[in-house]
Amino acid sequence: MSASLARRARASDFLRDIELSLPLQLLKAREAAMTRFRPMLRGHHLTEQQWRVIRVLAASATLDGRELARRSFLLAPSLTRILKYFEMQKMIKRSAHASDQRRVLFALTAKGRRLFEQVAPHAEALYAAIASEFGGQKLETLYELLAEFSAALGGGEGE
Amino acid sequence: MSASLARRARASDFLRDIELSLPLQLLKAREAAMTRFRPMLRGHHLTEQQWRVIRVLAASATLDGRELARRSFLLAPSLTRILKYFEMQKMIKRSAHASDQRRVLFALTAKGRRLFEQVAPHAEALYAAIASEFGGQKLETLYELLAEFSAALGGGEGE
DNA sequence: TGCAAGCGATTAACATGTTAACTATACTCA
DNA sequence: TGAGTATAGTTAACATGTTAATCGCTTGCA
Repeated sequence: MSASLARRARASDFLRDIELSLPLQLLKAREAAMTRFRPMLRGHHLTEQQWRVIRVLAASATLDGRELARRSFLLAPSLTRILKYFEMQKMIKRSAHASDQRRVLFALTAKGRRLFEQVAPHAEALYAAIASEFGGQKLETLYELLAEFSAALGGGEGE
Repeated sequence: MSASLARRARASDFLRDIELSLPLQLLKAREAAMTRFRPMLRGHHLTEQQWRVIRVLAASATLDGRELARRSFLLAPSLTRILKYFEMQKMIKRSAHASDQRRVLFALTAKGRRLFEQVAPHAEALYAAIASEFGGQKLETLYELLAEFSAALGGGEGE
């Protein structure tokens, strides 16, 4: 009997963990936000990851693959596929690195920059709406906690 | 000249957005945590999502697909694939719903329960380590903010 | 009763996540 | 200088994410 009770108590603890598990809460919060962005991006035939690549390149002119992966927070294989697709769409062009033949440099084409300028205002508006609904102050606190958390666990190695 | 300056200023604003964008920060924090769990789970030949299914079933005995999807936060197609795999592995068994022929009920087999009991202590230890490193108080605050955020944006519909 | 609408589960198709292996280039130090 | 090591990028293989379509069952309602 007491063994059975102990097992039930343990199962209850695990249930609590499920509801509270941090990775799951982070996933839910992220999903709550992305639900707003995906329809807009889809209207421009973009996935969330593709949009991250466009944004990063729009802000930095020319980047090699390594920096592009770090700033867009994409793994190398995903980035390779996305860049291949965008090259086919003539949104991005690649060029050789002057001193290191291993590296490849990427930049937006004029067409790619136009895409960015079309989509950016919509993205900004959605961000503003979220900040307004959740509260700017709380959003700041959330940002800080998330940054601390990532730093404490050694999540974002670079920079 | 002034047009060029304006363009540079705008690019700088967008750069700030990239660094601060909430979905990206949530992704980074989640990745920081999952980096600790993945190697352990991989040692048991489990993915993160598969482990979520096992945990949910271990806590609830029998569930239909809809509830299982809601509690494990998986989309129906992913859940279908995972359940198919676990059935093949004899970790999960399915049965018919009494009054609704559309629904399918799922439960852990004895083998599946043994798997849960093998993995759970390791998962608990990793959670405890994270709480210890980041600080229990801050972790509580982070939980609350994330829950508020998901609620404010209407992320978690059910319950 | 019977049919239209809704729901649970699955399947399809394509994009990304994840790990491992591989190629080519660059570096290092004996 | 040259073998060993490290790095940038790609490819491969499998699992999941995402949307849309489908199929069978259920429910509401005329």
